Formats: sequence, structure tokens, C-alpha cells
Amino acid sequence: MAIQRPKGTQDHLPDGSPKLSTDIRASAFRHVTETAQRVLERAGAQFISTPLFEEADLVKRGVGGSTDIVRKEMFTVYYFGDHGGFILRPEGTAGIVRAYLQNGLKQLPAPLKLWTHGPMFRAENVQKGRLRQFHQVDYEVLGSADALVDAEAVALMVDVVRELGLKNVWVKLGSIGDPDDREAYNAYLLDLFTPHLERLSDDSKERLTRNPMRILDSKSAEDQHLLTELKVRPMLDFLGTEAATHFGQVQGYLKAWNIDFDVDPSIVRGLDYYRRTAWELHHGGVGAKSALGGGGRYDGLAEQLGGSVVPGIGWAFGIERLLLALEAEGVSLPEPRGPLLYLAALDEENVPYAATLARKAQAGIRAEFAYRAMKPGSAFKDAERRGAVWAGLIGSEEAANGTLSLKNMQTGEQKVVETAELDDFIALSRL
RNA sequence: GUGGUUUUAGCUCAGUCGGUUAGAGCGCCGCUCUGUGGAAGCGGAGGUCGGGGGUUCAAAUCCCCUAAGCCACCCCA
Repeated sequence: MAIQRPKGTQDHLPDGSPKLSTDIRASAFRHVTETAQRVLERAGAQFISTPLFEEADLVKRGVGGSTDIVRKEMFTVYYFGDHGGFILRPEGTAGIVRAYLQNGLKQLPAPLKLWTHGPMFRAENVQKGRLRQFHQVDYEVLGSADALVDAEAVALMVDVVRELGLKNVWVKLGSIGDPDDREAYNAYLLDLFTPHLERLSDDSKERLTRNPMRILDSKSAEDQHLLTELKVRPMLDFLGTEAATHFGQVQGYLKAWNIDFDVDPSIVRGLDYYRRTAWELHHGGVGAKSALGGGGRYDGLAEQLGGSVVPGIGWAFGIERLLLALEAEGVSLPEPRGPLLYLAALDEENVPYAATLARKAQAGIRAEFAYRAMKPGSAFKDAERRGAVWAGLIGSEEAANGTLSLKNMQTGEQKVVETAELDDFIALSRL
């Protein structure tokens, strides 16, 4: 058996490949990133790109040492004789905030809207919608804590999936308040659950010490019974005045813009630097977990990374999951288009001539040519398989007359044109 | 990390009471068709039966190990 790709990775293949599904169509990926680019850059976002590997410390501080991602899902990068101090990035935010701090982007007009897309790496076991190398589109806004920024961020995330043609998506919106609020809530949960420790599932016993809020979205039936029985109050009840006002403003803007959302008290974020707005984007067709992506405000992150205080908010969605959702909804993606012109010579001595003509056409249109002399039948067959619109033949007669026999592969229409007219042909096609 | 399930040609799959050179359809290449594609007919190439080990006179088929795919738990995108 020849060498195979590593577990949990995918090849993104050209259209027409066997075994092709939507989520590995290279052109489908590009469709998503191009759509995101269009939507986000219309809103003033600028493209940024950061390394695929970063200092291990950045990832640990940026993602959180208590998370599964850091505890057991990191790909470590080794150099020769090196101890492995680098990590393949598991998400995009930490690297972007690091780049913002390191490169003095604070002096750009604030707030600064950035977007990127690219591969992320997590050493998890594989299932539907979950890979070890997956891809995200990522949007971050740095330098403002205004509720309008939050609302716009949520709205843009929805805009992207809407522009892609998805219908069956919904936003779960929540707020985790400010650090004091969350501290109070966790203390409340600890007090509430400790007397009933024995009734919690094993997972939730651990959650209670590490991150009590996680118990709220436990799938264990016993935990859910206990939650109902204890009448657990939601995080939203614990929001301080400022956080509550902020959350109210975000909701108000979204309603004014007709962005549908459900307030979901179970949206939680465990890490200290998360503040206030947190949300997830869901869809029914992406496997056991329905999240296409999520976002949140992280005003404490820049400081956590050793920089100054920079409020920030961002979101990311998984491109593979988005493609699964598009497939589930039967949204058609743009079909690949072949060359506008395909040129073939009928005898060896005219091959260079046909190639030169095609090269000239490539200045303005998509044009391909045959590398060897072809019989007319083979030439048309080849042209058809490549999806060409026009197939042009050059035999001895055409070469002598300076003409080209063109055939429209869809309509069958045929005509002889002067090669000098090729420029007009190209010009027309640009319209 | 755990569990279920799958793995035979480029693709989709047949093929177990273990038995000579492992099959089909589609695709690919060629010919019929030396200036006209999509059709049809004929022919051809292509397989260490995921890998390794074992049982047996004999293994795609039975046993063990292992890898990968799919799905689920956990968690996340």
C-alpha cells in the first residue's frame, strides 16, 4: 500500500475527481473563502495571516491551560535536537492578537477589523464534522468594547452563511458577564452542587472543580434531572449592571437589523479573559454537534498574552462544517467552468502555431491547447471533456489562410474566423 | 482516550460449508472512424483482496495483531 495521508486530514480535490464530496471539493472551499472575503471586506475587514505554528506558551495562555485543546489535543512541533517548544495552532485568535501586539497595530484606526482563513490543528479522534486538520474562517475586531461592534460581528457571521445560501441556521446568544459576575456565579454553582456531589456524573464532578458552568450543558440524564430539581438560575441572572446593559444593547441592534437569535443561557465560556457576549451558530446537518462556529468577546486576552489592555471580539466557523451544512440543505455551489477556447493542431508542424495563438489568447481569456497533433474527433472529445466553450482546429488549410475553424461545443455552431479576429473574440468574451 | 462498524480494480460493488490463472458495471486507453465530440460495437490496460502474523495440503474467505475510513461518547469548529 502506498503511503496515505495522516489520520484526520483531507485532500481538497479538483472538480471531477472520483470520490468527490462537497467537503473536499477545492472549488467549494474557495467559494466559501471568497464569499467570506466579499462580505467581510465590504464591512471594512482587512486580511491578515499569521504562522501555522506558534510558541507553545501563546497557545496555552491564549486557549487556556484547563481546556481539552491544550491538555490533550496539541500537535507539538520539533526541530532537530529541539525540545518542542512550538505548537500547531488549534485556533486563530491567539495568533492574531499576538500579531496585533507585536506589530503595533494599535496605531491603526480603532477598532481594527481583521479576517483570515486557514488550517487549524487538533489531535482529536475523528468523526463527522471533526478532523485533525480542519479549516476556519476567522473574524476579529480589536480596540473597541462597544456593543455595536458585538452586534455587527454577530450580524456579519450570519451575513456570510446567508450569502452562501444557508437557510436553516440559528444563533444562540448569551452573555457571560464580567469577571466579577462570573466569579459570583461559579461560587453560586459550587454552593448549589457541593451538597449533591454524589448525584453528579463523574464528568460533572470534575467539571465542578475545573469549570462549574460546564455542568449546565452536560448531556448526562442524571445531571439534567438534578439541574431541574435544583432550579439552577442562569448566568444571565448574575450579570452586573454594565454587562446587562451591554447585552441589552447588543440584542437591540440585532433586532433592529432583523438578525434572528435565541437568548440561550447555556452558552458558556470557561476562560478568564472572556467577557460578556458569547454566541454560537448552529445548523442541523453537520453531525452530532450542530455548531458551525462560535464567537465571543475576549477583552482580557491581550493582557493575558503580556500586552496592554485591548478589548476584542471575534468569531470563527469551520469551513468543513459549513460545507456539510450546504450539502445537507442541497445548496448548489457554482459549477466549474472550462476554457472559453481550446485549440488543437491537426498536424505536428502546426502544433507550435496553435500553442502560440492560445498563449496570446491567455492574455485575456481562459484558453488551453493540445500539446500534440490531434485528429478532429479526438480534439473535440478532449475539448468536451475539458468543458471548453469553443474548440478551434488548425490544419494546413487554416494555417495557410490565417484562419481558425471554431466550433461551439454546446450548440454545435461552426464558423471560420481569421486569427486576426481572435482579439475581437477575446474582447467580446470580456463583456 | 473509549466503543460500534467497514476496508476486494480509478469509482460503486459481487465473490464464506476455505479449493485451479479473483469477477461485474461504470470510468480509462485503443480500434471500428486518417477534418468533426457526446452514441454503439469490439479489444486492452489496471488488483501485494488495507498491512503483518497464524491455522491449513490449500486463505479474499477462519483466528490474532495493527493501520485507515465511517459513526458515536468526551470535547470542540
